[in-house]
Amino acid sequence: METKAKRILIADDEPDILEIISYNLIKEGYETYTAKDGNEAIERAKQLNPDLIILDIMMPYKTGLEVCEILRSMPLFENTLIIFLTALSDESSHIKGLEMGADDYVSKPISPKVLISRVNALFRRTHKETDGKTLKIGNISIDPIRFIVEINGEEVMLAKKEFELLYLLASKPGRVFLRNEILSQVWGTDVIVGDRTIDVHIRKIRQKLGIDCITTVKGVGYKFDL
Amino acid sequence: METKAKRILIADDEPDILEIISYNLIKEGYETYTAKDGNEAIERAKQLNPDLIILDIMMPYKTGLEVCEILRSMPLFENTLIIFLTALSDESSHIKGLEMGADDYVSKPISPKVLISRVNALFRRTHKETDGKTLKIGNISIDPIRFIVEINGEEVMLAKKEFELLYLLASKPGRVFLRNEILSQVWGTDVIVGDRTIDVHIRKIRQKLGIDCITTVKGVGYKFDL
DNA sequence: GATATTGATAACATTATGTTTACACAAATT
DNA sequence: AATTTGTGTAAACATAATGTTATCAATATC
Repeated sequence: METKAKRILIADDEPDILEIISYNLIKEGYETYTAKDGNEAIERAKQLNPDLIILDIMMPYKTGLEVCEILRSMPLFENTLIIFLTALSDESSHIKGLEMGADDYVSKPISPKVLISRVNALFRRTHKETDGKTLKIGNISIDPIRFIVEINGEEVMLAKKEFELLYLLASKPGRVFLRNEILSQVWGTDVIVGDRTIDVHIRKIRQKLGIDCITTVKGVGYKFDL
Repeated sequence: METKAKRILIADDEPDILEIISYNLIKEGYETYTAKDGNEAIERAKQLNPDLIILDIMMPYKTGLEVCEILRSMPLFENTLIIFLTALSDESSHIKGLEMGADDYVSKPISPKVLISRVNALFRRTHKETDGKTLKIGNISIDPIRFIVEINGEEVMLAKKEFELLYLLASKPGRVFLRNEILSQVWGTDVIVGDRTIDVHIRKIRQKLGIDCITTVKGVGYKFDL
């Protein structure tokens, strides 16, 4: 299911809270790091580039709001998820937090269960692939919503990687995709696979589709063409 | 739980308000869309056919009242819910708004809590009409009012979760639902369940229905298909 | 023709899903 | 209140599908 452990940075000045949160998140399979004040939070965020930052509002040196503002101004953290820990009553900083680009907030006193489910929900939300449109080239249609390729009305099911690969190539018909491009788009930048892997998938696609729509450009890459 | 997310269009010229309202409604499980003036509101309403439209009264190009009047004159929006955002003092436009066919109004400054409870209340009120359409696909009918699935006239009883899951998949036949989507739509965002739970329910549905109408798309999700 | 690159195939590894059982819990029944 | 029944979830394991690698043959390019 999981591709790789998400990294979570937790910033709070109370060691007990850090420990409880950290313990529970680790139990959920996350990787956690901690900071005990605003300055340390910024410093560690830069080092770690975490997927999610949990910020207490009331912290020494810099408040969570200030930390958030600073981080959000850096391109690196533009899309990093941020959750605030707020005192129950404090409605105003809650609104400020959202304006500042927080993704969620959790009221103190903290229930580990609630926090965890919020964290999971956030990751779920961002994972939601905003599927693309149905591609139609000639007599082929590639529909990422139904996950089906149709050739002259005949349905063909491809496996996930095969589909992703075909979808990429077909997204710009005629254009050659370098093997590197294919790797980073379909496999992601942090996955290492051997040279022959792409070929094998290409072969399976050709085989399943039955028609010749992928052209090899030797020494360069592949392109979709009819 | 939820059968499908309601679509809400929010029209206001203040980006901050759009964001806060949107954020809170999303957190409630709604799907939100925004418009920043009267003209855009009409345009997007036509595109989206939302379940509810939240209209600020004071907007550029067309006021909320004008937008409401225009929309209400179209058959498509005869029954669409409309909520006005009004300045607290402005009693007169409030009355006009109700005359014009608004379903509710909320005074500024807006408290997210209040707005959300009004929105929920409105949907509750209209719940039965909007929510429970009987789905009919081929020889299967899925009736959420009687909570019964019929296959060739033969009644099959499903448990609650099973029914909700089937109803979700069947609401968009052919479309693949990611496991994440299924989780948040059927279980809600605040619930943690194990990985195998969805499978187990799918299995029970398949077993009880006896026919093959749910297709697995490995690594992606499930879809309803005959 | 020599070299580099890709195609084909099968073996292998890895994942995702299917299946079953057990158990907690709530609702219904007695 | 006690019992039964049904539902939802977790855990453990089996299975099937997919993804990857290794190997060697085929092919283009120089």
